Amino acid sequence: MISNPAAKPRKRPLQTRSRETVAVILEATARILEAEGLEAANTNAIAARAGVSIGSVYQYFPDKSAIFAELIHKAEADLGDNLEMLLARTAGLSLEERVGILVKAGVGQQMQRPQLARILDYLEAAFPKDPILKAADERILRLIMQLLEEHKESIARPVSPATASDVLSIVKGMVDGASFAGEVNAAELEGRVILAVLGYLKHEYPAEK
Amino acid sequence: MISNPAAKPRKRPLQTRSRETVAVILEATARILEAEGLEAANTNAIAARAGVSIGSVYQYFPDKSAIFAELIHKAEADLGDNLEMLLARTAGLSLEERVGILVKAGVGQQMQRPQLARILDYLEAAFPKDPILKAADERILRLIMQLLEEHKESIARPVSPATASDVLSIVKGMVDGASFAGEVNAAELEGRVILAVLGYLKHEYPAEK
DNA sequence: CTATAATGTGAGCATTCGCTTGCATTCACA
DNA sequence: TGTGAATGCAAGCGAATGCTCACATTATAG
Repeated sequence: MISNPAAKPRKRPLQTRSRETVAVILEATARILEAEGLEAANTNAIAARAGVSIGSVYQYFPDKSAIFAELIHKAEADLGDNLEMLLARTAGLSLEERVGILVKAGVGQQMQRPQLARILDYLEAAFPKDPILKAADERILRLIMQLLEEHKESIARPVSPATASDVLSIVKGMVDGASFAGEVNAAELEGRVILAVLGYLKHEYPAEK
Repeated sequence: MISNPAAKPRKRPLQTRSRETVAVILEATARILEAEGLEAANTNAIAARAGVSIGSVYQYFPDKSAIFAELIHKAEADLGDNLEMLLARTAGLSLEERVGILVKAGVGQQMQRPQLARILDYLEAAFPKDPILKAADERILRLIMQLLEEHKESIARPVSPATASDVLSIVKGMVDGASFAGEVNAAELEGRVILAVLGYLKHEYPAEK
C-alpha cells in the first residue's frame, strides 16, 4: 500500500478520533433503520455503512442492542433538553401558548426523521429494564407534569403521571400515524396535535354512562 | 400403534383439518409475539409452539412475513366488523354517546392483548404495499369518517381522512403508551381516551400565532 | 380394497448473523 | 525517533434462521 503522508488529511487526536468513530457508527445505524428498517440493521451492514470494520463497532459497543439503546437515549435526551429549555423560557405565558410551543418542538423533532422515531419508539419497549432509558423517560414525564402543575387551574385533568403519559402518547401516536399515512407537512400536523392536546387537557364532560 | 376407533375422537373432514392447522399456526405466532417479542418469532419456534412441523407451516404460508400479515389482517378485520356493527346499532344517538361506545370497543380490543397489538401495529408499517392490509385500513378510516359525517354539526374539525386518521392515532397511541407504562385497567383508560377524542373533535381555539 | 389426492413430517441445505480474535496501524509523548 | 497504548482491521467461527424436499400418513372416491 503506497501512502502519501503529506496528501492525506491528518488524523485528529486520540480521544477525538474514537469519538468520531462512535458518532459515525450511530449515524450509520440511524440511516439504515430509517431507510431499510430493523431487519436490515445487522452489525455487518452497520460497519459497512459506517465505513468502519466490525471490530471497531465492538470496541465501543458491547453488543448490537447497545447501539440501539444509545440512539434511543440520545433522542430522549434531546427531547428532554428541548422541553426543559422551553419550559424555562416560556414561564409566565398561558397554557395555550406554552402547549403550542412545546408541542411544536416535540412534533418538529419527531418529524425530522419520522421512520427512525417510529422504530426507536418500538425498540424502547424491548429494553424495559435499562435504568438509563427509564430515567430519560421519567425526566420527560416530569417535565410535562411540571407544565400541568403550573397551569392546574386551567386544566380539567388531574396532575398525575397518567395525564402526562397520555399527553406524550397523543403526540407520539399522532406523529406516527401521520407519517404512516404519508403526511410530510409538519406545520399542519403541529396545529392538529396542539388541538388534540389542549382538547384533552381543558375539557370535562358530564358523567358518562 | 394400537388404535381404538371408538375411543379416540374422529378426525374432522379434510378441509377442516387444514383450516385448524392454519388457525393453530396463527395462534402460536400470536402467543410468541406477545410473550417473547418479534425476534423470538422465528419459523422453527412457531412450528414447535403450534405442535406442527415446519413443512406444514410452509404449506399454508409462502413465507414468514405472510404469517404476520395474516395476523394483522385478522385484527383489522375484527376491528372493522366491530365498528361497522356498532355504528349501525347506535344510529340516532349523540356524538358523545357514540364515541363513548366505539372508543370503548376499540380500546377493549387492543387491551385484550396489548403487547401483540403493539407489535402488529409496528409490523404494519413493514408491509406498506400489501393491498389487502391497505384496504382493511381504509375501511376503518371510512367508518370513522362516516361517524364524523353524521355529526358534522357537533364537531369543530373538518370531515377529512386526516381527522379520521388522527382519531385512530390518538386511540392507538394512548393504548400503546398506557400498556407500556404498565397500565392494565382498561376501564379507566377508556374514559381518558374518550375525553381525548371528544376534546379533539369538539373544540376550537382562537387562531394561534 | 385400491387408487389418488390432501395433508403432515422433519432432516438438513444454504445462508446470514452476531461476535471474537489476532494482527496492523496510528497516536501521544519522551 | 522509539515506545507503548489506543485504535482500527477483517477473516472467519459457531449458532441460528428461513425454507425445501423426499417421504409418510390420512382422508376421499370409485
